[in-house]
Amino acid sequence: MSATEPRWLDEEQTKAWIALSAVLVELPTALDAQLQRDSGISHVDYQVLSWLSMTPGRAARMSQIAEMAKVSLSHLSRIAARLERQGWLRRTPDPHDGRATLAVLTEAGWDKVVAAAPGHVEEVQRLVFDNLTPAQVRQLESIGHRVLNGVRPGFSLRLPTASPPAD
Amino acid sequence: MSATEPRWLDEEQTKAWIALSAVLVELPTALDAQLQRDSGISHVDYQVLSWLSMTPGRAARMSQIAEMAKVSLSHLSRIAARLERQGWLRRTPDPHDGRATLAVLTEAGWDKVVAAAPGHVEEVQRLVFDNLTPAQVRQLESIGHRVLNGVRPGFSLRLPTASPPAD
DNA sequence: GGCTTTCACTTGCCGTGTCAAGTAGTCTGA
DNA sequence: TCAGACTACTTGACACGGCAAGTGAAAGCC
Repeated sequence: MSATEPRWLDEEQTKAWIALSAVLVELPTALDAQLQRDSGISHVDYQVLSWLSMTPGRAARMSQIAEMAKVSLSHLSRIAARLERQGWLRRTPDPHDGRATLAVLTEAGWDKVVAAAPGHVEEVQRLVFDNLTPAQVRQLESIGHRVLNGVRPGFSLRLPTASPPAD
Repeated sequence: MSATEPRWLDEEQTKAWIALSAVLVELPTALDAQLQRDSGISHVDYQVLSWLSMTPGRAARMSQIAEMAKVSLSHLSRIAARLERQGWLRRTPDPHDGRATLAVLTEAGWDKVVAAAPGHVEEVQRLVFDNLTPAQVRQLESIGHRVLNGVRPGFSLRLPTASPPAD
């Protein structure tokens, strides 16, 4: 917003930025592609199913799911409609609050996550961690947190998308 | 693909993965939001204009632009139609090859990039580099390259989106 | 020179996501 | 106790991007 000369990136920053930009494009694409190919499911859909599978009772309110998956409530409503159509999820009004609706993972939904999870984690390992040293993994975490702090000063991290379905 | 126990993430990996996942979601969103807010333009659109502004003659073939911006040709066709509607770009058949069409940045398009660039770089600095030490910038570059190598073994990096428009 | 193939886009159709408006249930204060 | 505000979604209209089919120009082939 200042009227002075913009702070252009220096050479080191430029190289890092090019690499980061490419990762920002390629990694989500690749992850999406694996899930689509091996399980016929999008990454967002997987995330919702996966998170629900790790939740006590395998159920949660729509707004709670939307927050953890970082999607708008209206978006989640469409996602839930899709998952419901596939038989992986059921929506019922919350008995404790008539305004809220609970999304419940069905047995078929549970099976879907259990089937999809190993392939997904394997892909994460292959694309990311197999190429990094243990030191770099720690560096990545630190860098990630610092960037997040820049993006969202009061940030809260959501659950991983590549954890084993807990029972 | 193996029938054995999947390689679940260990604790360090999990922490790094959570941070990385969050960056993958939040950073593009934030960058898009800044451009939309301050210049009323999407990130892809900006990327195309920006890259064109750094190109000799401020013109290029559609397929060339599509490759650098990592978008499909059909997608670029829509983007170009949008930019043309705004008067920032003009499409003309390539005199050397009747099949190809050249996208040329107009004067208004050039002005648009020049106006948008400083704010965009400033946002990149603020969100990313202001939070990193010089050592972390170098680590980020190295990590980025290694991950890219996992995602796309024969990877080629495109130009930065946050460089000064060259004349 | 004609015929087929390939290339460089463009376009129609469709699924996904966004924004704004709508609906229904719950709370709050006078 | 009931009008108004608020909460928790849902839905309609629309923009965007993907895929496959279409179009027109160049290249190869004989």
